[in-house]
Amino acid sequence: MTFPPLNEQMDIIRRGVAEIVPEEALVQKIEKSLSTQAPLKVKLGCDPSRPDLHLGHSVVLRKLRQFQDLGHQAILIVGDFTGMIGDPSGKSKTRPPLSLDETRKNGQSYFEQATKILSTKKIQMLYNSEWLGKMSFVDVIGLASRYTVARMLERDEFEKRYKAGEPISVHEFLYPLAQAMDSVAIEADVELGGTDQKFNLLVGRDIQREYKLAPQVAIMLPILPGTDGIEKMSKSLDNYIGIDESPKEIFGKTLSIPDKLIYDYFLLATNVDLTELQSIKAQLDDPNTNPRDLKRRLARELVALYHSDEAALAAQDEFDRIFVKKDLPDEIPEVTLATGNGTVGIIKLLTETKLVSSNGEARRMIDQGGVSVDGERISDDKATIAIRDGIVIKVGKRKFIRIRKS
RNA sequence: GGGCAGGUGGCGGAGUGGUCAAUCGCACCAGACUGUAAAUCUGGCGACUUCGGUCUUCGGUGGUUCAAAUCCAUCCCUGCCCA
Repeated sequence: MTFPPLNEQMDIIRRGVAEIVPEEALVQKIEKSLSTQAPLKVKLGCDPSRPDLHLGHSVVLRKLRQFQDLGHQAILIVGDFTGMIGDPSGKSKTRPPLSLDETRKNGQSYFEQATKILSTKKIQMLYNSEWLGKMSFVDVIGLASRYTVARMLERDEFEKRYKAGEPISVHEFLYPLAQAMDSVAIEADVELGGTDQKFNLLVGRDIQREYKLAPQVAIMLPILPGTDGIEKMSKSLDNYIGIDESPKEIFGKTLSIPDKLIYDYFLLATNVDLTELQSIKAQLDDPNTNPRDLKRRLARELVALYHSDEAALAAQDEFDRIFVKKDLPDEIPEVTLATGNGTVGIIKLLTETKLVSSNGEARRMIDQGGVSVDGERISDDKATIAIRDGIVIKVGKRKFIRIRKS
C-alpha cells in the first residue's frame, strides 16, 4: 500500500471537520506513517445500545471511511462494557442496561450497517469489555486517581448540569476515563467523534500520556441537525433519516428539512466534491434560485448513496406523483377487512384499519378534512362507506390503504 | 446526620381546594397556501360519547373534604446548604 502525499491526505481529512486537536500532531503522525509505511490507527467508539444508524452517525463514519481510503486502519470500538452498566448521561435517564448477549448482537448489527459506509478492508471491530472487564477495583481507582474533579467539571455538559442543579452520578465521571482506556488499549493515533465528544477525546490524550503512550489526535466533526432543524439528529426525537430506510422515506424526509440545512447536509452527508459545494453555496445565496431544486438534488444524492441512482430517480418520481400531482403511490399497503360485505361507519373503518389510533382521532381527522375514500373527501363522521374490493382510504398526506375483501 | 427547595401531559414549563383534561413554548398531526413533507397562516394535540356530557391522568400509597394537581400523613426520587 502506498499512501497519498501529506497535503493530499490533509485536504481530504480537513473537509467538513469542526476541529483537529492538535493539527500539527496529525501532520507529524502522517509524516511518520509515510516514512515507515505504517497505517495510522483510527478509532471510533460506537454505542451498542442504539444500533440504528442514521445520517448523524454517517458524518463520522464517512470520515473514518476517508481514512480507510487513504490507507489507514479503522478500529471500531463497541462499548459493550459501558453498555452493560447503562448510560444515564444527558436526557436518556432510563437507558436499560444490556446483557452481554444483547450488546454483541447490537454490535454485529452496528457493524453490518456501518459497512454500508465503511470499507470491509482495513477494519477491525473490538469490544471494550475485553480489557475494561479485566480491570480490578484497584485498577479503576488507579485510573481515577489520574484525573481531577475540577478537570471533570471543565466538561461543558457537566458544568451546565452542575450549575443548573441537575444530578450527576459519580460513575459518569468514569465514562470518559473508560473511553480513554480504550484509546490506551489499542494505542490509537487518531480518535474521531462529534463535537459533543470533544471532552472525552481530549481525556483520551491525557490518559494515554499517563500510560506513557503518544497522545492521540482528536478530530471532531460537526453535529448534524435533525430534520426539524433544531435538535441534533436522533432516533428518540424522531428527527432522523436512517441509512437503512427505504428510498421513499429518505427522499421524503430529506425534502422536509428546513431550507437553511441544505448546505450542511451536502457538506457533511454526501460525496459532493469541494468545487461543487462552492457552487451549491453560491446558488443558495442567490435569491433567484429555488432551494427546492437543490433540496431535491440532495435527496437524490442521499438515496443514491444508500441505494442506487435508479432508486433515487424512482423515489423522486414517486414523490412527485403523491405530493405534487396528489396521485396514488406505487404500492399501497393492503388490508383485508373481516367486516364482511355491506357498509361500515367511517370511524370504525379508520380505527379497524389502524389508520388512526382512537375514535377521537378519527373524528378529528374527518373534521379537519384529512380523510378521503377513493379520492373523495369525507366530511361527515357518521358517513358509512360501501365496502368494495380495492377502494383506497387516505388519511392525511401520507397514509394510504387499499381495502381487500376476503 | 440536620435544614431547605422540588417531582405536572413527548420535552420545557405554568397552575397551589372547585370555573383544570390542566395557560404557554417546542416537537407532533391536519388544512390552506406554495417552491417540497421548506417557510407562513389556521386549526388540532388523554379516552369514550346519543356532542349534552362521561371516564382515567399532575412521583407512589393512604387520608381530610360535598369537591384535591392543589390540604395532611407516609414512602420513593432529585437539587441546594450545613455537618
